[in-house]
Amino acid sequence: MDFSTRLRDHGLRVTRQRLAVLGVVDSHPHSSADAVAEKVRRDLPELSLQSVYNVLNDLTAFDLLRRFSPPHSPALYETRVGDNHHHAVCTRCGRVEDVDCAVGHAPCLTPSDSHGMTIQIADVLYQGICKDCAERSPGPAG
Amino acid sequence: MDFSTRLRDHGLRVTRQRLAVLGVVDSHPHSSADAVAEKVRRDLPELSLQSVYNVLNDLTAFDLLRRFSPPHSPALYETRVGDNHHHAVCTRCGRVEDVDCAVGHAPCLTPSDSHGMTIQIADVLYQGICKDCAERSPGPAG
DNA sequence: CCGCTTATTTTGAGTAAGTCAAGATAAGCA
DNA sequence: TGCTTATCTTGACTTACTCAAAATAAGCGG
Repeated sequence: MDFSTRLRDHGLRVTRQRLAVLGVVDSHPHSSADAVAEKVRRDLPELSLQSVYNVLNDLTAFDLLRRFSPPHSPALYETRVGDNHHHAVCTRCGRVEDVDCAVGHAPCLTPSDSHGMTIQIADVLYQGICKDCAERSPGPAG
Repeated sequence: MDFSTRLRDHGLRVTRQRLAVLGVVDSHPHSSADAVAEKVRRDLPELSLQSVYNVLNDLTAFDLLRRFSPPHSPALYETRVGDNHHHAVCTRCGRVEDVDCAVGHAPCLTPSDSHGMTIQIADVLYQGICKDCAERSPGPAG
C-alpha cells in the first residue's frame, strides 16, 4: 500500500512535503529531523525545518511513523510500525539496528510489579558496541 | 556507606554541592536537573544550574548516579545503581516507577539478532497509564 | 594552622532540538 | 474554476543542555 493511500485512509491531505518525508524515512530508517530535512531538500529546496517537525509529529500521531528516542540523540523516525520491534544502539557511534520482537505485539514483557499502572508497551533498548567500533578501538568489549 | 566515602573512593573531592545534589536525588529519585537545582537551592542558594549539570554528569560517569531518559522529558537521575532495574512511565502524567530486573544484572535480555553488536545493557521501558490518571480520565485503558 | 595546588564552581555566553503562531499557499471537493 | 480549510513558511521563541575563563574552595603537606 502506498503512502498516498495511507494518508487518505487517515483523512490526511496528500502533500508533496509529506510524501517526500515518508519516502526519505522509508529509505533511511532511524533518521533525525535534521537529516530528513537535508535529504528532502534535494527535491524540495523550499521545505522548512518547521514543516519537517510538523509532518514527523503528525504522522507519528497517526501511526504512519514511529518515533524512537535513544539517549544523547535527537529523536529518530522510521516507517516500520505495528510490530513492536526493539532497537540496538551502539554507545560509541550511535548506530541503530532493529531487533525483532519475539512476541510481535505490545506489551511483550510484563513487569514484576507494575505499581498499579496499566502497561501498554514494553520497549527494549539494547546498548553495546557495534562491530565497526569494536574493530577500530578494541576496549574492554573487544 | 555514605556519600562522602563513596566520593573519596572514586578520587573525587567532597564538596557541599555534590553532597547536596546526591542527597536530593536520593530522597527524590527520578528528578530532572531543574528539579534538583530548585531543591538544593533551599540550602545552597548560590548553587548554579551549570554546577548541577556538572555534578549529575560527573557522578553518572562514576556510577554514583544513574541517568534515565524517558521520551518527551528531560533526563532524570537516581541514586539506585548497579542492579539493572527498569522503569515504568505513565504516558499521561510522566510519573516514573522502578521495576526490578528479574535477572539483576545487565544484559538481562539478548536480542534475537544483535547485528554484530556486543550487547552490554538491555533497558526495558514500560509505558502505560498510572492508576491516578486512569481514575481521572478513564479512556480506553480504564 | 597555613600556604599551595588543583579540582570544582560560578559566570556569561552559546548551541541544539524543538515549539508557537500568523499569514501564505496549495490540496481537494463541488 | 472557485472556495474552504488543512498545511506550509516565516519569524520568533523556549527548553535543555554545553563550553570555557576566572573565581573559589577542598585537601594535602609542612
